[in-house]
Amino acid sequence: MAGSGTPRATQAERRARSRNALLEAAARGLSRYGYGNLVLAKVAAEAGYTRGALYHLFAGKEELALAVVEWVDETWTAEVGRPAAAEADPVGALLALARGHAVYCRRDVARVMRTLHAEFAGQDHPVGRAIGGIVERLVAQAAERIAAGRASGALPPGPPPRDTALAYIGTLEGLVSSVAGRVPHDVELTERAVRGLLGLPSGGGPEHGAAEAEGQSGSGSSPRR
Amino acid sequence: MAGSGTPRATQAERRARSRNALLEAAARGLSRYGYGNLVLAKVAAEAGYTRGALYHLFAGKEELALAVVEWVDETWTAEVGRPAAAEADPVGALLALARGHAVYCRRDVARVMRTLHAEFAGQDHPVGRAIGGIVERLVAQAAERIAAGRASGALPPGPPPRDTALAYIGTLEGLVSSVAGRVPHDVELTERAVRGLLGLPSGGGPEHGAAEAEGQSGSGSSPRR
DNA sequence: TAACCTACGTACATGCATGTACGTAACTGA
DNA sequence: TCAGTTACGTACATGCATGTACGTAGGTTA
Repeated sequence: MAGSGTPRATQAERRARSRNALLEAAARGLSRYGYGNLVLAKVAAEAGYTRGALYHLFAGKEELALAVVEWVDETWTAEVGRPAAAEADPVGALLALARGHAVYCRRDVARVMRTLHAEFAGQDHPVGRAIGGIVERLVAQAAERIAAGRASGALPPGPPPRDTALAYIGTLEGLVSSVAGRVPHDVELTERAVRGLLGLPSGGGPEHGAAEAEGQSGSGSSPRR
Repeated sequence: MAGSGTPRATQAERRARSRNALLEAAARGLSRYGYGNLVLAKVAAEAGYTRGALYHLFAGKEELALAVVEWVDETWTAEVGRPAAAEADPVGALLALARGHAVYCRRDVARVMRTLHAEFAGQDHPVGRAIGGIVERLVAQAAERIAAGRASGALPPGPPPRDTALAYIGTLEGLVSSVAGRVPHDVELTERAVRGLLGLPSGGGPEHGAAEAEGQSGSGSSPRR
C-alpha cells in the first residue's frame, strides 16, 4: 500500500495484480452483459490492459469465465456459506444464508451467478456446467436442511424438500437481484420471503404461536430417516 | 389447422401462419439462449423456414425480439394480469397474480421475460427498454396494491411499497424459473413466498380457502435414507 | 391467360470478436 | 552486465452472424 507508484514489483506481484484486476473486470462484465455479450477487449481495457495481457493470463474466454465463477464461489462460500453453516440448527442456517446472500449481493459483482445461471440454463456448456454444479450443491444442501428442520418439528410440513429447496434458491436469485442495494430493506424482504416459503411465522413481529395443528395422518410426505 | 396438406392458402393466411411459427420459435430460442446468443438461422430452421422468410416478415433481429416481447406481454396480460385484476381487493389480486404467474410459467416460452430482463438489466438497448417498461409497469401496479392493502389494514406494515413490490416481482421471476413445471408445488411455493413477503400468515388462515388439493408428489425424489 | 404482387430461398458483402503469432519492455539470476 | 525468462502490446487470420440483393415459386386480380 505504501509504495507510491509501485516502482518496483516482482514478477509474481505483477502477475497477481494483473490477474486480479482482469478477474474483477471480467466479473463486472459478466454480471452486466453475460457470457455471450462479453467482449474481452472491453474487459481488458476496463482493467487497464489489452487483450494481450488477458490471453497471457488466461487460455481464453471460457477459462476466464470459469476462473471468475470459481472466484465468486470462493468469496461467496467464505462470506455467506461458511457463516451460515456455523449456525447450530438447520433452520437458522437457512435464514442466515438468506440474509447473508442479500448482503453479499449488494456488490454488483455478485449478480454474475444469477446472470450466468440464467444464460446457461438447460445448455451444454462448460461454464454452464460449473454454475449448475454450484447451484445443485446449494439446492441439495438446502433440501437437507429443510428435511432436517421438518423432521425436528422446527418447520411445518410442505412440498417435497427438493422442490422447496429449488424455490428457496430461485427466490434468493431473483429477489436479491431486484432489490440489491436497497439497503436496509433487502435483508428484511429476503428473510420475509424465505420464512414464508418455509412456513415460518414472520420474524420481526410478535411471536405468532404457529397455530398449525396438523395431524400427521397419511397426508403429506413425511421425511423418514 | 389440420387442412390436409393445406393445398390452398390465401396470402394473409400464409403470412400469419409463418409469422406465428417464427414468433414461437423465436420465443423458445430467446428464453433458452437469450438475445445475444440467439441465431436467426436456427430460429428460422426450427420454424421450418430460412432466414429469408424471417427477414421478409421482420425488419431484423431487434424487431423480431420486440415482437416476441409484445406477444408474450399480451398473452401474459390476458392469462395472468387480467384475471388477477378482476380480484376485488388488492391483496387478493397480488396473490392471484402470483399463482397465475406460476401456472403461466409452466410453458418454457414464459421464461423469455426473465431471461431478457436479466440480460438487459442496466443496459441501453431497445429490447431492454421494452422489457424494462413492462416490468416497471408491473412493479408500479404491485406497489399500489401493496400500499392500498396496508392502508386498509389487510396487510401489516413493512418496507416501502416500492421496495416490497420490487421484491415481489423479483421473487416471481426467480422462484418460478426454478420450480417451473414442478406441478403442483410450483403454485403453492410461489404463494408461500409471496405471503411471507407481504406479511400474511400462511395459507391455512380463516379466509381464502387455498383449496390446493394435495397432489401426489410423484416426482421421484431421491430416496435418501 | 396475362400481369402483378407476395412469400420465401439463395448468394454475397460486411462487421465484429475470438484466437494466434510475434515484437518489445520489464524483471531475474549469474 | 548479459543472457534468459516473464509480462504485455500489436498486428494478422479466421469464423460466424447479421443484413442485403436478387431470383423463383405461388397466389391474386383483370
